[in-house]
Amino acid sequence: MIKESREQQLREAIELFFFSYRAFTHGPDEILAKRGLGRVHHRILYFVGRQPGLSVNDLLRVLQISKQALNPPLRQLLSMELVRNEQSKADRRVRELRLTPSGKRLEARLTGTQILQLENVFQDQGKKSEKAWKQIMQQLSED
Amino acid sequence: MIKESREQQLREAIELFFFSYRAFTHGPDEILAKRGLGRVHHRILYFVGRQPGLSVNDLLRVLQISKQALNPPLRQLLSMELVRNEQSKADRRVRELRLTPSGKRLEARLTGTQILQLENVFQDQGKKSEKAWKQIMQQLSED
DNA sequence: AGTATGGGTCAATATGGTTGACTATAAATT
DNA sequence: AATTTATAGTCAACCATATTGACCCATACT
Repeated sequence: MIKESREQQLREAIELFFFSYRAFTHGPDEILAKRGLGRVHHRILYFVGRQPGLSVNDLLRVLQISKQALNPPLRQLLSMELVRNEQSKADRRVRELRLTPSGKRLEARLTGTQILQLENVFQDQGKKSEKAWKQIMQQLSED
Repeated sequence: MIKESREQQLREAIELFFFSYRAFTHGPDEILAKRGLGRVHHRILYFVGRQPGLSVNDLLRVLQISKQALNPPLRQLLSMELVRNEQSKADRRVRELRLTPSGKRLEARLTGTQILQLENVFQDQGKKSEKAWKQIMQQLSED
């Protein structure tokens, strides 16, 4: 059992998680909305940028959505020439995804708002707090 | 400008935020899915439980969705008798929302998974880390 | 040759959100 | 007392995002 007073502290944390995540996604969401894109587009751009040459299957595993759900936004990014799609030499079934120069620019803009937010907070709260935050988030991710 | 190496550290943080939030909402989502409910239902139950007597307008402000989007899930919770809806004595236009006993039980189950996750992490990482995490999340929320 | 894998697409369906328009009721203002 | 504003609720049209199931094609593996 968890004590009443302790529960209140944990409920505070739940709310902070909710509100901070919303604030964290707000910047990119606004930029995306102007171009008729959504959060999935950002995620694609983000992970393709992070790991150039990523396969479609890899991307599906990271995003944990069905390939039918991935297909439309991915096709859109391909036709907008923000993402490139090349046959892998090693295994010609596999498509290696990469950002184009303009894809890189958009990704940088989108992720830039989040990088700024984090840089500000970590600067204010200090290196030790940053470490503590990351360790907590790391452990939560593993659940 | 942000240095290349610093940017990598911040991108790590972005990913941790993404993955941990997904892990954090996974528990309640599973329980909800079994009853044909969604994340909004949890949010309603959560905030009504947190602030009994909350008005519909208050709820809209917290959730930041349109009243048309709130209406269906709220009606569902009312008809399932998980939430009660009483005219306020002070201002009879206002409906005061409260959880019923079974609403409280469901809310406790849903939020319980998150409380456990947080309690485990905070226990492992210590009180100082918990404070640091909360301060960072607080500052992020204010953006 | 036969099976498994990676990728793509279609259809049907569900959910969750939007905006706009409108109603009913109650409170506040003039 | 009449008008305006505020709270709540509902209908309709629309759109985005997701699901599952059924297929297909090309390539690789056994």
